[in-house]
Amino acid sequence: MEKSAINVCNCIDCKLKNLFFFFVDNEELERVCSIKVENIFKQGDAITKEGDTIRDFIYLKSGLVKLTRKMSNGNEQILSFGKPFDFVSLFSIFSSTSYNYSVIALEDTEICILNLDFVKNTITRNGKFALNLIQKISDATDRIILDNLEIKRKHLHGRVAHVLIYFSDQVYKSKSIELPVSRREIAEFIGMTTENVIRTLSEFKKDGIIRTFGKDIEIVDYERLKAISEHG
Amino acid sequence: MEKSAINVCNCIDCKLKNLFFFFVDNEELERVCSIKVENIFKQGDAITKEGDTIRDFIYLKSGLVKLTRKMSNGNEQILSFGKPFDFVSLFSIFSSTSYNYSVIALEDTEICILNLDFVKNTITRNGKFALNLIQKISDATDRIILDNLEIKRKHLHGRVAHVLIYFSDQVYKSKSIELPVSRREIAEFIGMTTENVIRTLSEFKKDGIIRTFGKDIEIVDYERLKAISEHG
DNA sequence: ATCATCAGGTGATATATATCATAAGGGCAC
DNA sequence: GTGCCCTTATGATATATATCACCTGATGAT
Repeated sequence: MEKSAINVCNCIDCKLKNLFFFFVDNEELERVCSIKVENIFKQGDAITKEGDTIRDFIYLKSGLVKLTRKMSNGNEQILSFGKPFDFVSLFSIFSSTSYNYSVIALEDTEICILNLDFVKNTITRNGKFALNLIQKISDATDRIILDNLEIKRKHLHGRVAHVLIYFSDQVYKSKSIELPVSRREIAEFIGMTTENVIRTLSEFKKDGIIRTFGKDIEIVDYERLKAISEHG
Repeated sequence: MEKSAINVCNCIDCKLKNLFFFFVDNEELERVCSIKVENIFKQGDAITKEGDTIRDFIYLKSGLVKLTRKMSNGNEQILSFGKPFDFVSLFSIFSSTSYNYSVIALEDTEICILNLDFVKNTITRNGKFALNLIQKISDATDRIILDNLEIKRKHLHGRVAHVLIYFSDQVYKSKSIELPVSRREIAEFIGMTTENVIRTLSEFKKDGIIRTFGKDIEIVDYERLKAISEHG
């Protein structure tokens, strides 16, 4: 359970302090602490919605989210997944007035919210904070762009393998994972149809590369899956 | 011809001054001016190479570039095209030590180079400059990400139409354009084969949507091309 | 309990795209 | 000039992927 006592700044112990507020002195941190709002979203909840006015700077403390965008035909596209220490309030917030995408919790997700104007103000007052923030934004967007390029160059099988390896390596750091997404969501991310994602997983299973029990997936032959992801 | 007299700061008249150095006072601008290096690259020249150590902050004054990345099989992928007022030194420079991509001039291209450490230093000293820079980076990366998503959801014909409309609307602002890229480069950008790009252009021509003479392309039926880009 | 809805799953078939072959023309080295 | 490489171009065919149809089982509403 989180400590929620009034007048005690829990930011000091926050793991994310070092990420974003490394260059902020104690006085400033107190201000951050009094202004910040923490919030918990249940699986499936929308943290931000496409089209909403951007007022906040948001980052993940725990959980997992997807960034989605609605296409003109009503279908959804998933831009990327986000885990703690990734940014959530990414690109748009400093250049747009409304969100270009929605952020949806895939697991119960704990976030910390700061007023965007306050963050902008902090940037103008604290150059070290600004530089650090630029580096974090830069890193996060860079990974999204490169990841999408990787996916673009791969075929169906490679794309599905890529996603499995992402969740195994980057998110859960385990060969046995409980997929936080449906087959359909994988399809929305890699730009293929749900049926083909299902079929591919079935083939991986038949070939002894993975074991599946619904959303529970165990990667049996990691090297082979990796090879398929690289190109196969 | 550019004025190149010594001891005269030509940054004051630079159109890009308002973009990046709006919040920089005259004294600071003199420093920028004495440090900056201007350079012209001929069509086909590499401005930065994938793998090179990042030392500079670069932006376009005129011309056009492509951002490319080499795949493991030796083929190239094009991330995006860049024109003046777009950033060139994008994401990686603040978070990586070496470039994840190459920047190649597609036309004769004039750039302005600032030492990256100097820019970082300016960020820490000048918060307004920092905030403005964040907004510009944010805007540029946002457009790359959203553009790649757009392409991902489209089929071959829509993708080719998308590229034609991009060059017509965004770059040359004319229905008659001289394509700055080969059919192969279009293919590398949209993730399809060269043959299919050629075939698609031939079909557009046969259907009276465009007229082509090699790289010279005239968009005859803009509305139809737009519709194909949206989805057809 | 019944019905609707949705995720997972599989097969048959249609369609989109890649691959391979071939060719004409331009540019460039020698 | 000749030969070579590259771009544009087109056709035939192979392959990858989408679409459609259908099924199961779980869940949730009434």
